[in-house]
Amino acid sequence: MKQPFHHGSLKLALLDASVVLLDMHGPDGVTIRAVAREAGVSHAAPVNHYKDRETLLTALATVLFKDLLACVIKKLRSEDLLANERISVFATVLFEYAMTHPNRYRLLWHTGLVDHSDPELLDVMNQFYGACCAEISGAKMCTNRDVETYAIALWSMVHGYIDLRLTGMFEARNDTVSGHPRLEAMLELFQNSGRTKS
Amino acid sequence: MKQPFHHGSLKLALLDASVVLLDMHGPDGVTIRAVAREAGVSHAAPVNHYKDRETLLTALATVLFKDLLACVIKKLRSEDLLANERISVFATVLFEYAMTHPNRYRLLWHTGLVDHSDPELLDVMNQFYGACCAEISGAKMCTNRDVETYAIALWSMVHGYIDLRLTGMFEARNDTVSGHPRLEAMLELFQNSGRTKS
DNA sequence: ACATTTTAATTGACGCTGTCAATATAGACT
DNA sequence: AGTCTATATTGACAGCGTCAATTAAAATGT
Repeated sequence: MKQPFHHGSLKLALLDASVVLLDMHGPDGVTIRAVAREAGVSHAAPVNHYKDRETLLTALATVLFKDLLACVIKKLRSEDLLANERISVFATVLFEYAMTHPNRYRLLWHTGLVDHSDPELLDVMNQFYGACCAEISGAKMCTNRDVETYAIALWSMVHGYIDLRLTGMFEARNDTVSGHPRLEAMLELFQNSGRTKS
Repeated sequence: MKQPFHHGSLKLALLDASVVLLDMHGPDGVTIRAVAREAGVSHAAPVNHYKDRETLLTALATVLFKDLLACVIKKLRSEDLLANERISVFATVLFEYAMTHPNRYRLLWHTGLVDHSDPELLDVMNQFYGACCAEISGAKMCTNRDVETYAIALWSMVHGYIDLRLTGMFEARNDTVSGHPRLEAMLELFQNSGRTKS
């Protein structure tokens, strides 16, 4: 038994097709029927693997979130960094991912299309939050009982900036190939907030 | 001439109907046909006033954004506040608006449904940004050339936190009827970032 | 090996949507 | 009155999500 059925492993092929459509046409372009066409199967074939559109897009978001988290972890491991640099890397990887794949980032937070109460997705998001807390904690910029506040503030700031940028505010004139001056200035501001505890 | 036509002023009635549907069923529930039904007209009547769905929802978002801005301005005028308190009020009004009317807040930033390059909407958003900058500037927490960075950081943090909350992260256990401890802690953190310039 | 059961894919249908074209009607203007 | 414009209605079309009925392939049991 090499191929379980006609197509082989349609479940994975549907996710691949979804990413292609997502990048090309945005979240709204990832319809069940379009995904089926892209994968070369009939319009109702996907229902065997994902019971409705929300389920498909939630699975897709879960995969993308895992990729992004892996991306962050890999980058943090590959370089020898100071604690405050690690926070910058965390933010920068997120930001560059969003600018490189705007539609993928949009899907991750699309409440109308993705079910954010899905256990598997929730698990990845909590791992992400955990990683964020670990970096804040490692930077020793606040007391232990403030770690969550600082972590939420950092994530909120980065996510909020990305979201505002993706809607067209604060146009790209801020950015260059070698860096993101605005983001870096904001990160410096964030770091400063931890230096006044006396 | 009291009523220009059958219905009177359908253009406004459509916006009213849209808000009702938005609050009840979210952005996806605001379809042209549902709005027409809610307003008691035929399914193609709206096309005379809004040429397509995106145009209708962009007009709706513009109205809601104006309301929110008016809300902020009114609150800032009605009370006698210190500069740093004004920043908190700015953030808190935004936050409470989003928690009271989550679907309205979601629509404001829904890139798939709203055209954020629309001149009228862009104008309101720029006024909003201007108001944010004015408060940062008034608080004298940074040099003039850093005002934009601080304003963007503040708006990003508040917007990001709202957005994360609306997707279900950081559940409401943080909030009480009298306050929003987490938000307040984050605002204090933000204020601290301005106190290290020596 | 053959028959049976389970899994996976197809086809066709339904009601919903956005949008357009054709039509009808109310009001304003001359 | 008659004409013109703005506004609303009706009907059609394709695309969508979803379901039911059907067919086909693969796994299983004997």
